[in-house]
Amino acid sequence: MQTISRENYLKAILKLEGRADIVSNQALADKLETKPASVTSMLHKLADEGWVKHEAYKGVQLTDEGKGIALATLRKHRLWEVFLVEKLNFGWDVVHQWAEELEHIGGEELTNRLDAFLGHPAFDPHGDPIPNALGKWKDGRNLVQASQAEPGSVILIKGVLNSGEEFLQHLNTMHIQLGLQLIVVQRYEFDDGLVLEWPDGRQATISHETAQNLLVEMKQN
Amino acid sequence: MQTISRENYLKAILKLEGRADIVSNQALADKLETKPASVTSMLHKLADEGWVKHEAYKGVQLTDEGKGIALATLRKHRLWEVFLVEKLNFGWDVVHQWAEELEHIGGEELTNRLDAFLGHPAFDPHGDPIPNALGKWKDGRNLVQASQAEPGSVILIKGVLNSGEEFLQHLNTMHIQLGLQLIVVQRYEFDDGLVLEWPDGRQATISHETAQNLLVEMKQN
DNA sequence: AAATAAGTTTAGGCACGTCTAAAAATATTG
DNA sequence: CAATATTTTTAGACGTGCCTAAACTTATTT
Repeated sequence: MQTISRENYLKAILKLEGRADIVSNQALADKLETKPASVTSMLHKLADEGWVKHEAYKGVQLTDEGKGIALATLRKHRLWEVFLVEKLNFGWDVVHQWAEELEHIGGEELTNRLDAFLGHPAFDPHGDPIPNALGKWKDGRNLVQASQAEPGSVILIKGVLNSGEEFLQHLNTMHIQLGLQLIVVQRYEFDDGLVLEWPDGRQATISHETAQNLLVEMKQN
Repeated sequence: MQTISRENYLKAILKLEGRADIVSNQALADKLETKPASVTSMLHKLADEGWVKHEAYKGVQLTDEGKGIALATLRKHRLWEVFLVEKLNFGWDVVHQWAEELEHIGGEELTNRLDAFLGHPAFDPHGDPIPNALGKWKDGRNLVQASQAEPGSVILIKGVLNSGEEFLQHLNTMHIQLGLQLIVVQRYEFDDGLVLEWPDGRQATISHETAQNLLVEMKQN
């Protein structure tokens, strides 16, 4: 039975599989803002459905079928985010929660029509790639964290590692948005803060933590 | 607590209040495809929230607050139907179920943006009026059931009284759609079937039941 | 008005997804 | 390697919304 909660678990497992080898119960509980006991309980159900492989005390893994559901959900989430930003003119900082609800609606047919309506976008408003109808995407970009950029280099903002409202609003405050090209002027040794220069010549400093959450393309300089 | 189920109950009560003086438990159970016992249980909860007035064995009535929630839900439902038909090019016969899910998402802000994006439509794809942000609508149309049209009159299709998939698909088969203008050629006394003439001169007969579910504007002839 | 029919409510259960507290297993540390 | 800490699991409970069966109220017949 494909419920909202189960889709959310599968999506969370998918994302966590990307980072760590094994997906721990704790990590899932954190990501889903629930308790480890609830996670265990749900993992049993997901395993019964054949969507995950779960060995007690050993961690979880998506099956092919589970991964398919997770990718379909992720696809819907990101397409709806594009809709909310491109068509309803919402800011990239506020669309996540609504997409979190919209992603559970309808099936392939609705999703494919939405995709076509939006012009088959490859990336969502946060720079995350959108899986196609088969769950695949090709990300030809070679992105690194802005924190790795050396003084003198030119960086092109392409994505974020944190789509939380607070972080995105901080970027708004700093006048940082996708597509923006910046020059790395200096790095402070003390705290790894980065001094950046905007196209208009203005300069400002971003913290190491902010820089770590910014995905950029390096332009040779 | 405003849950999906509760919004559905309020919406159902709103619709039933339009037709009958008192809204019976049974009618609600039928409309919501549930059992009378479940209805009783839910009505207690809705009464606790202050959204309905409910006297045991006497029927239900929406409070102002309950009506507001019901109208907001109806508004969202109809706006999403417009979106699905106008923007995603779905047929009017398939959009109801998706709108049933979409109507529970987001709040006023999202709804108002959607409304603006769609150009503040006054009617949904089935000809039903869409409440504005204040829950009001003005329907200057004076619609009657097609079954009341006399031979010789000209009718303009403006709405349906049944938005079910089967009925709408039957209309598709008969090439009947909103905005179409037809001439009532004849009424069969035996079963009240109506012979209609299409703009291209073709004629066909619709049953009394079909005619009863068609809302039309009478063009003087 | 009494008997029957129809509609409504209560009582008791169930599935889902969550929780807390306690037990069990695995990791880490001295 | 034994003791402690951490993580995971089980056990038992709760709220939501649904169900069936039985009791109760109101409406309709005769």
